[in-house]
Amino acid sequence: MQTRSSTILREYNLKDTQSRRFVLKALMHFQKPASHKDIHHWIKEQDAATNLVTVYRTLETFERLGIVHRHPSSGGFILCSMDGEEGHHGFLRCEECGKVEEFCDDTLCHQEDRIAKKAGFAPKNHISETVGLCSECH
Amino acid sequence: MQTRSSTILREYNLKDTQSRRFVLKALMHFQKPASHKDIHHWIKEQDAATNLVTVYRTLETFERLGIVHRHPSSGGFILCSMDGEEGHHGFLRCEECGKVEEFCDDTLCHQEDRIAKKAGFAPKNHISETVGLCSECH
DNA sequence: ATCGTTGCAAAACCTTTGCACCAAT
DNA sequence: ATTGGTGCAAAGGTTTTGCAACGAT
Repeated sequence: MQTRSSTILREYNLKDTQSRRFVLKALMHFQKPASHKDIHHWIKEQDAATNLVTVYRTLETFERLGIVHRHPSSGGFILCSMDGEEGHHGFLRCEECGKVEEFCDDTLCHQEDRIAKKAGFAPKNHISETVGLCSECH
Repeated sequence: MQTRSSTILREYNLKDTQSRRFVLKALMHFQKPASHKDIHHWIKEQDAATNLVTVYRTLETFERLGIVHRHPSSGGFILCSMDGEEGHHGFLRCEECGKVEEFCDDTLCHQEDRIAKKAGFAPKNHISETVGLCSECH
């Protein structure tokens, strides 16, 4: 059987191991920034065993390959939904329920480039976060 | 004598102690996100002595009162320049020399609000960071 | 004199590293 | 069979806590 996790691992030429599949499953499950501990704990709950150290190393690998992003303000990890895309990576976070959505917007990207250049910067990439209340919380 | 640091401390009804004045001076000196360690180290260099633990507690107090902000992606502290202001807080960071500039831009703010609303969010405030190379580093 | 602030030492916590073993290809 | 991944134990760092002494008001 070919799980979604396995597919992702193949795409990135990573060995398809149980630990890595579980880390990916955990990230799919949370759908919002999750810490090493969150992920490790969730895997335990699935009656699987993966060492915390392995979680660290796995996330390090995933981050380097761009499979996951670190959410700047919380430090947690999320599955990168818009893979491969350069440019602007934006997050919407609900301060009530903690939900985080990722978005991409070209206009925003260009505007930020414009601002950067005005200040003499050669921009490489952008991250932004908007905090507010999601549709379910207001 | 009334230093700028003392004035800030009075404003917030905090006791005007040497440690707190030094933490504020350090933040004014760095003008970019500084860690607990950075600040502690700088104070030592001024031939003053303030325990690292005190730096932790001082910054905790300052953050709670909104005197300082944590810079999302680095975790460092900066003196909050636009205090009280809602809206967009933007940072430009040079990945070569680490310099960080703060900026404000209405267009960007509105654009982000628009995106948030489209996703059903009621936006409250924004933080963004653009990483690149500053004028001196390219 | 009072109450909040600080330093010290230690505890608690988080993250990284080295090495031997194991698993995926 | 080979190469890379994992677990374990330990080291290294960072942050928090308790308590006694000190300092600002």
